[in-house]
Amino acid sequence: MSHILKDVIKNISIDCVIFGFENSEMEVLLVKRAIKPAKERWALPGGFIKKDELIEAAAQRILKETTGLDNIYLEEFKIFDKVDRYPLRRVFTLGHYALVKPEQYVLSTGADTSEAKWFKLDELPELPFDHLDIIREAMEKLRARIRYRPIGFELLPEKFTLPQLQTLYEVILGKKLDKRNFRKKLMKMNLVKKLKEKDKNSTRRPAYLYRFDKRTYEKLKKNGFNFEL
Amino acid sequence: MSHILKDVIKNISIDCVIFGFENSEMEVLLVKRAIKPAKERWALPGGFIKKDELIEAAAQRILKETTGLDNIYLEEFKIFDKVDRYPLRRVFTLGHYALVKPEQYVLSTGADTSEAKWFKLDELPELPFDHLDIIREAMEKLRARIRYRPIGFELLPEKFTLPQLQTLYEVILGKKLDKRNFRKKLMKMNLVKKLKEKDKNSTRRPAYLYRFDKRTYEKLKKNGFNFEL
DNA sequence: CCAAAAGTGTTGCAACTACACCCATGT
DNA sequence: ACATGGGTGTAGTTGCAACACTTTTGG
Repeated sequence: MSHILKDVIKNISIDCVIFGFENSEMEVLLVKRAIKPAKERWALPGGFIKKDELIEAAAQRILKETTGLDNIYLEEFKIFDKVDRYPLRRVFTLGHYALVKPEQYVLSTGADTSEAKWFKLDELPELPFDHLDIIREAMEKLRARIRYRPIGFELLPEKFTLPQLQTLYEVILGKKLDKRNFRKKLMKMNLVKKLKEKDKNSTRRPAYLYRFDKRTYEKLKKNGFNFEL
Repeated sequence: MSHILKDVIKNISIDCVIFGFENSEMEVLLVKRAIKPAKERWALPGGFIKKDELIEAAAQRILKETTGLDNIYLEEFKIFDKVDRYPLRRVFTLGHYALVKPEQYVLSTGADTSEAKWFKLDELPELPFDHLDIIREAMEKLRARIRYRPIGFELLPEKFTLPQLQTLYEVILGKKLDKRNFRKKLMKMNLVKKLKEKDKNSTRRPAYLYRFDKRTYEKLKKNGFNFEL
């Protein structure tokens, strides 16, 4: 949020829910606000749209300015319209979400933020405004989306194991999946390629590493599939 | 759109795409604008949100004020953000759509409109702003939605024949469906109940009349189903 | 009796679910 | 050697797609 409110539209803001996945847990990226209102509190990265800016561009700019994350694909998922959600005046906010690999980005801050940090989903601090609602709804959307679009590319390291991928699905869907059926379905769509290497870090029997097949991934992302589980 | 711009938020508007289904064709409800810009031209029913009004309430109010349609369930489907879509200033618009039975409503007009009229989808007049885009995208959403939520209740008369219902699906999906498979699937979900009466109006062999099972309908609407065809 | 649309079943194939044991490794 | 999580196959069931003929009515 630029603290110069000239040249922005004051009644519409953007908020970003950035999901990461680390140590089998979902994380969300928050920033410590350096400006009023809710100064010094942890909140979602957000800000206002410039008068001649498209929403998509604004979202990217704001995310970069507040957290340092650059060129992330953000998906708009809902407009939040509670009359008193923002204390100073009526502000609608466009909820966006994205998926990233936390270890792949260096966080930084801008004029409006003093810190950016990953929080585990179940260890969130108290959030101002309706930011908790926004996170909850983003999670809902993610859950719905995972059924018909592939995700994982954005959340897992380049090389990953099938147990890792399955855990990701289980965390997002909030339920256990059958190992064999999960693999069968996955294999049928040629989404992943098995590598010769095995995972060194494991403490027990090492799992084979896999890599997403970029072609198939992009195709499925466009056309969708049916991944009921 | 109230022509008094006090007490409304000037940067966000609402536009409504109201679909009807008559004589095996999809129709859209348009209004003739009585105010600038685009005065005297046919356009989507639309207007601005009041400062202390929720989006949903505003959409209903605006639709009523401009067309007379009251208490219609409107679904928000997309925000349109092109920088120059509105000539006077930057205005985002929230696209909404709804399904109604044309014969069930009496159209009227308000301060901002001089006429309201149904147009066949393939006989639309030239539309101002990005209203044609909005209609196209609404149709897209409708097509996507029909796969996992029941529709028909809102578009067909209380008693209808299965050929009618199938035609509705074919028009929305833009393709022919297999009669037997369509019926089989429909029957499996207990969505419709067969009546003893037959359709009198037909010129050839009369079809049985059916009625939606309201309970099942509401349940399926909430929980969704899978109606790939 | 003819034209036109309504109505009705079956079969093969593909996909989904449920389920239990052996294997590779580190300690 | 054992504990831990990784890896693999089958059988029964269900859902889906493809497909053609008979029935009812109005003219």
